[in-house]
Amino acid sequence: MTIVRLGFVAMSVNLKNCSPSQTMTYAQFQRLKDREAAIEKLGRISASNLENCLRIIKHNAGHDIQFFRFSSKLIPLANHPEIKDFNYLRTLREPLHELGNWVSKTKMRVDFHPDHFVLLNSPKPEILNTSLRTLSMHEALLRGMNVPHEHRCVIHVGGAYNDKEKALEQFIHNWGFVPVKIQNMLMLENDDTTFTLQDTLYLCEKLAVPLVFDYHHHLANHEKDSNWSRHWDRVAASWDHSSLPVKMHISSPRSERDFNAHAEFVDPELFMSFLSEIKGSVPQIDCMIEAKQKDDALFQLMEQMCSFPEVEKIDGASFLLK
DNA sequence: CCAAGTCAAGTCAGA
DNA sequence: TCTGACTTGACTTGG
Repeated sequence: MTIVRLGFVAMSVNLKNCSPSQTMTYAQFQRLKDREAAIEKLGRISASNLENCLRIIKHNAGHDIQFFRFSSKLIPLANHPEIKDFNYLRTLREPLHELGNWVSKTKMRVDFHPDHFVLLNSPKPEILNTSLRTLSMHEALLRGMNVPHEHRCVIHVGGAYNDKEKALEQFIHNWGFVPVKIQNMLMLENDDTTFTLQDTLYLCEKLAVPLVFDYHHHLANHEKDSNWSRHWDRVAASWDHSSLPVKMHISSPRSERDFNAHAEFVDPELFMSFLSEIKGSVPQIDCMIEAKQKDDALFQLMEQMCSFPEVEKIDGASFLLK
């Protein structure tokens, strides 16, 4: 028996005027003559993003959805090197607290997935530093919400830099410069062009980091004759020391031609074929749906899953695999 | 009012 | 060595 929970990413297509990712570019910021007013505006946009994020959390709770990925754009320009005087943690103390209270009250599993510019394996110190700044911002937001930081932030391995083996070793080298708190916050995901499941497992086992298996990425990028299920026990084992259930990503190719892009919805057959292979191997698995139609893709999959005989609905977006 | 263009970041393929 | 595609949603600008 395995419990399966579904989650979705960042925003709801059902809630109107509810973007958690409103923004201000640095170019816009600079155009404002009054710096103090510009920083106040950053605060107002951030507060509105957090308020909208809270609306989404409540919407989730109302639909028994217990898994959600925060937008990484909650705080515009949060780690811009020229705007160090924007003390967003202090400015947003209250709304962060409230958001965190609701997360804890609704027992929502929340995490982050910073964009692909966070590159811990970069050979350039300045890019590593920028990446660490971005990760610190994510850690600070979790702290502001009183959400335990452990295993709340998933990233990719990074660039290949013309030599994949060397790039993997560079990751291990750079890991030594990553503060322990940030190390503990991270999970690693196999990607769709460079680092396969096996590459990522190598790092996860070496560095004791949980692996987030992306099934779609695996289909797009794997070794010859690679059968993911042969490695599944290792994936599950990477979560042995986590207080959180195993996490994975699911999405479907947009088309054969545009294989790596995410489709509007998730193909239930593809998803179920995955689930039947891992059934019983772990007590619980949380599946993050990465589809263009966000929560609507989740709602559709929820409906479709009920038609499979081995699936029993617990409530909302939680199921039992028999 | 809608469509097209811009913004941010780093990598990588191709010129 | 440089340029543009890649990706994403929000936002601005042009018609």
